[in-house]
Amino acid sequence: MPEHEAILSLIQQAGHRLTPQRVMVVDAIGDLGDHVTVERIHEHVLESYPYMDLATVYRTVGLLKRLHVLNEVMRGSVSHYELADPAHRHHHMVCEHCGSAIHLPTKYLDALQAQLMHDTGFEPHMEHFTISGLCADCRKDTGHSHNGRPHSHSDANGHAHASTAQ
Amino acid sequence: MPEHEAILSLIQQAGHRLTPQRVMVVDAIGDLGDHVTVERIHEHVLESYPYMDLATVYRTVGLLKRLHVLNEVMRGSVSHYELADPAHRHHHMVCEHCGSAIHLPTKYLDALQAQLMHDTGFEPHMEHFTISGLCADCRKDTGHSHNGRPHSHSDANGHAHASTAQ
DNA sequence: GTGCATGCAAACAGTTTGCACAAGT
DNA sequence: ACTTGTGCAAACTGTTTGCATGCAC
Repeated sequence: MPEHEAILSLIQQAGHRLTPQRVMVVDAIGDLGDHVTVERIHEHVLESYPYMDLATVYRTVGLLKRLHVLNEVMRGSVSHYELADPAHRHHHMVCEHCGSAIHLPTKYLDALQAQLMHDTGFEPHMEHFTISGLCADCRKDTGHSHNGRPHSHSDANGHAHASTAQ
Repeated sequence: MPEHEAILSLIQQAGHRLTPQRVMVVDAIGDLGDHVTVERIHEHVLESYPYMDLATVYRTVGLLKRLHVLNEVMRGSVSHYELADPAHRHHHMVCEHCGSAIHLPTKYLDALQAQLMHDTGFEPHMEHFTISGLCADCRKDTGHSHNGRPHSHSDANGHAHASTAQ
């Protein structure tokens, strides 16, 4: 799905320049899939273009964020990014042990969001948020204690999408 | 409520030493109330004991976290801490504009927590999490857009995270 | 040609760590 | 006394910024 094209022209339409670096960052995000860090994008681009600067990746990611092309998902102290594709909205659960990220269908939080807004007047921005805890596997390993050592099933760079369809 | 005493003896019972610095940190957290940062604790203690070191505060806060006396509440890239008083469990909503934190009764998330655990096997640790968004006041000001400038009602020292990088 | 974007290096904030000395037990 | 905790400074990580050159428009 070449929504890359759409992103690239969006950059221009917003009055920004279409530089090779920006194209490479957009490509890298497409290649790497969800939950990318700036560092991973940088490494990936370096393979084909050894002069890519980290600061440029930060600036480009910042631009894409402002254009609402990327969502920033804070995981601990590191920002992760993903395409803000409105067709595949979801939330995240991240295992504190193995670090795997599980996608959560929006249905789980839609009601809460509406209720909060109604009861408190606070408008929650659920895109940016992550539930941390223990995934089923790590919970088994550790006997629901807070100790033990991390697994790495689908971690590393794989994804552990929740089976529940949206 | 001098649960200070309880905390102090807990430190000892856990085999750690009861130093003046540790007492001062515990006191400071009691004085300052919820959502304290390490920096604020440090400043506060400095007023009465000018030799207090930031690193010592970090180490003490780390200890208290390990003893489950404190909860760490990540707000953006800065850790905030609060007493892990089981009698007053709650969640947080933080306004992206004015930085004010709103406490949310656990009832809003209890059902969700149980449902998630049942459906996905994932055990959510809700203590650590924060819903970000716009508070009612800032929403009025900004006409539910994502722009406009921060208020500062309840914000202690006005951290408004402008993050405007070109 | 004009001005935004890049590369590089340095600055930055928050947090952690190595080490010698001080102090709680 | 023995060992943990402290103070100080330096390292570290993730991120941002100032500045001169370079390139998209």
